[in-house]
Amino acid sequence: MMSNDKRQDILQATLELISEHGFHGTPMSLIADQADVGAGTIYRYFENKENLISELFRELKRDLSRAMLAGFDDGVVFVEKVRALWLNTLNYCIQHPQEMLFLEQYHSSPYLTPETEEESMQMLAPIFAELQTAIQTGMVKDLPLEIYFVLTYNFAVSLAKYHIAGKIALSEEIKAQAFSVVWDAIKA
Amino acid sequence: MMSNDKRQDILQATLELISEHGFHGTPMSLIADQADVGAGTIYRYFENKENLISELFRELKRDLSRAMLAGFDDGVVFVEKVRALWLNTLNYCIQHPQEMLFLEQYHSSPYLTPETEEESMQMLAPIFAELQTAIQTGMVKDLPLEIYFVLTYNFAVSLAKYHIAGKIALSEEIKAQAFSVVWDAIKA
Amino acid sequence: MMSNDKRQDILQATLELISEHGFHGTPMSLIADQADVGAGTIYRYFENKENLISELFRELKRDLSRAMLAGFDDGVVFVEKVRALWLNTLNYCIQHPQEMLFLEQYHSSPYLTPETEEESMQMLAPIFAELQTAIQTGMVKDLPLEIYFVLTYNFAVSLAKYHIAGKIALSEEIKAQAFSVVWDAIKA
Amino acid sequence: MMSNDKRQDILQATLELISEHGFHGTPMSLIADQADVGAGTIYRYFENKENLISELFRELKRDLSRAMLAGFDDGVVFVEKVRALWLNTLNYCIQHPQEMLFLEQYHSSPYLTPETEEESMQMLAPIFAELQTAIQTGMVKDLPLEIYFVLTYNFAVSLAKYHIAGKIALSEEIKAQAFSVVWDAIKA
DNA sequence: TATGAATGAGCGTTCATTCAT
DNA sequence: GATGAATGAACGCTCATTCAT
Repeated sequence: MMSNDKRQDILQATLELISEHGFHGTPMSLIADQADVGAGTIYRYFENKENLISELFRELKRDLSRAMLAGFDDGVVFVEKVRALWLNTLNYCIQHPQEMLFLEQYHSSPYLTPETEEESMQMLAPIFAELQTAIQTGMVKDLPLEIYFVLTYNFAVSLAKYHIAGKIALSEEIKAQAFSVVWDAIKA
Repeated sequence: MMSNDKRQDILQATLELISEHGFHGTPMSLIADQADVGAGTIYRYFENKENLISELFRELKRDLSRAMLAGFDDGVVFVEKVRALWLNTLNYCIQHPQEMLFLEQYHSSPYLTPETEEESMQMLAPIFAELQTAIQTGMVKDLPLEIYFVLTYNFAVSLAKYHIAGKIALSEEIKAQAFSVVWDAIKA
Repeated sequence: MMSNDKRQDILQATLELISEHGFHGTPMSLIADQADVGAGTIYRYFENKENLISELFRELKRDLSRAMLAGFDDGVVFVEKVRALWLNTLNYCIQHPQEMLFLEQYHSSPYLTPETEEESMQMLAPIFAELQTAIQTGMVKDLPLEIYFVLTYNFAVSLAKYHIAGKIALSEEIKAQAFSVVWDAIKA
Repeated sequence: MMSNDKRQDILQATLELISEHGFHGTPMSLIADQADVGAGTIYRYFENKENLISELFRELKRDLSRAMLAGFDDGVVFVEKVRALWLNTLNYCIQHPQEMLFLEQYHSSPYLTPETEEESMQMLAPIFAELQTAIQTGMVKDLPLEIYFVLTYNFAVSLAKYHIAGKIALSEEIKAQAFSVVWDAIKA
């Protein structure tokens, strides 16, 4: 049976190298070295470089989605759900800078296909469902869902980037302030 | 006399190809073809590929900054200034999709140096100055400037992306709605 | 296990081509063809073209030094040692014209660094030691060692060149005569 | 009428650059810069790069030959003629290091054709004629002329190289000693 | 199953040469 | 005559991928 250890080693090495040096600054041979694996071995687990990268994207997107949704279903009032969601996102990015940098790079690259994007959006379906309800009950403004997405996801990611780059220090207090900005933006 | 025609042709070709195929999907030879120029000619105008790309970035960033700031100084009330700024940004992105895609790609690539980023921020200095005043006079929340930047620039760019991808249709009405979201977010 | 076959094939091809066409008349692609090896394979064995060439220089210089010193330590009278040394040098050059042409080309090229030159001189240390003694015992003239070097090494190489070019025929008799010239030059 | 000034400027620039950086480290564009001449202008005076270089070789070889032969015909005893010849050669090389380095480089490169070599030998015909006489009158050994050439020309050049490289200091005394070596070598 | 030596297409770049001005 | 912008063939080199072991 094919162990998943090597597969994971390869994905991990890919993440580390690409988040630092970019897709094209990261040759397969270096990934193999870093994963402590033969160069040919990568091709037993992944079709080619593009496939390896898109697999990694999918895994990370799934991790991120899970982190975002943590505690989302524990029945609470809507604003608290949104707060949890938003802080989950922000904290995941802060705590996983390599993952975030990789995801961002992938997002603004020609690698991203509409299918892959669609797929990653599906994972957040529960959020959109809840949001629809909130719109209908008049709790939040009646806006296209994408606008909500940008206001929460992209805003959190961007803040995390500035934090990691050392340009702003995201204390818990500032995080709370930042969330109140988000809520002011979307509340009805 | 050295005409700037070829230089502009090369920059234009670079923009078109990279916005579609990415930095590394765009060989110099293809740029030369598209610009209708010999391969070696590029090197009379640009030191190397990296320099060509960063030169293009600078030019586009300058164009974008100008577009953003159009009408900014025509003394009006603060909210109108912000509205103009935000709509300028959004409209520039919608009307210049290639430019926007290129800029976004460059931003999340290892090409971007702190110096280049700093330089492009300098062009927006008038905005930040005005913003400081608005914070001090209590018109808007007291937040780190980066947060404002993300809420306006990144938000506009992201909306434009969705628009271009055909996922939302940014009518003037939706644009206005979207701006009211921005304003709700930042107003005191 | 990494066989040395390909490495040797590459060095041999390099020798053949460069001795005939010079460093710059010999593209890496041609070396690869001649060695029956892929173009990229060369770079598994040598860092780059310069390194390949200097590696070849070192190997040939070592071969030459060994050939020169053959029988040098078989205790004989000094004049016989010098004769053996000189004829060894001459015969090596005659029998290895490609090697000699390559070495000569390298010597008068900007490739040669002081370090490499020093290193190749070290291999001939036994000769210089013996020579010092001969000077001190008054067997030969008291001259800078470089003069001895030129009178023997360079003289032999130059004769070999004329021989190979077909301008003089170095019979054993002529060789003997030529050596007597050398000896007359240096003897006290 | 085509002035010779530019032609000389080009040759001079070529000499300076090639003696330092070698044939292939010296692009035509650099020669043009150094000569303060347009790149295309070179081609009004020389067919191509190879032709430029071989023209330079010819000119320098002629200069050297003249220098070598200075005072050769002022009837003196044979040994004095040889001494003058040899010291002329040595001094020319010491005083014209760039010229010497260029000539040496050319000599051991694939540029040198048998015709060019033959031609440069012709300039030294007076020496060979005199030498023939000296051999017949028993003043010097009966050796192939090439051997004489190597013993004088190559020996002088090599000494000059060591001198220029700072490895030996050729005082007038050492020069005299060195010549006595030469004479011992060839005298009958 | 795992390897890594070997491959060669394709890259960025240089530079001898041309030719419109 | 003189120029230098333009050219494109040819270079050195990289790296995703294959395949014999």
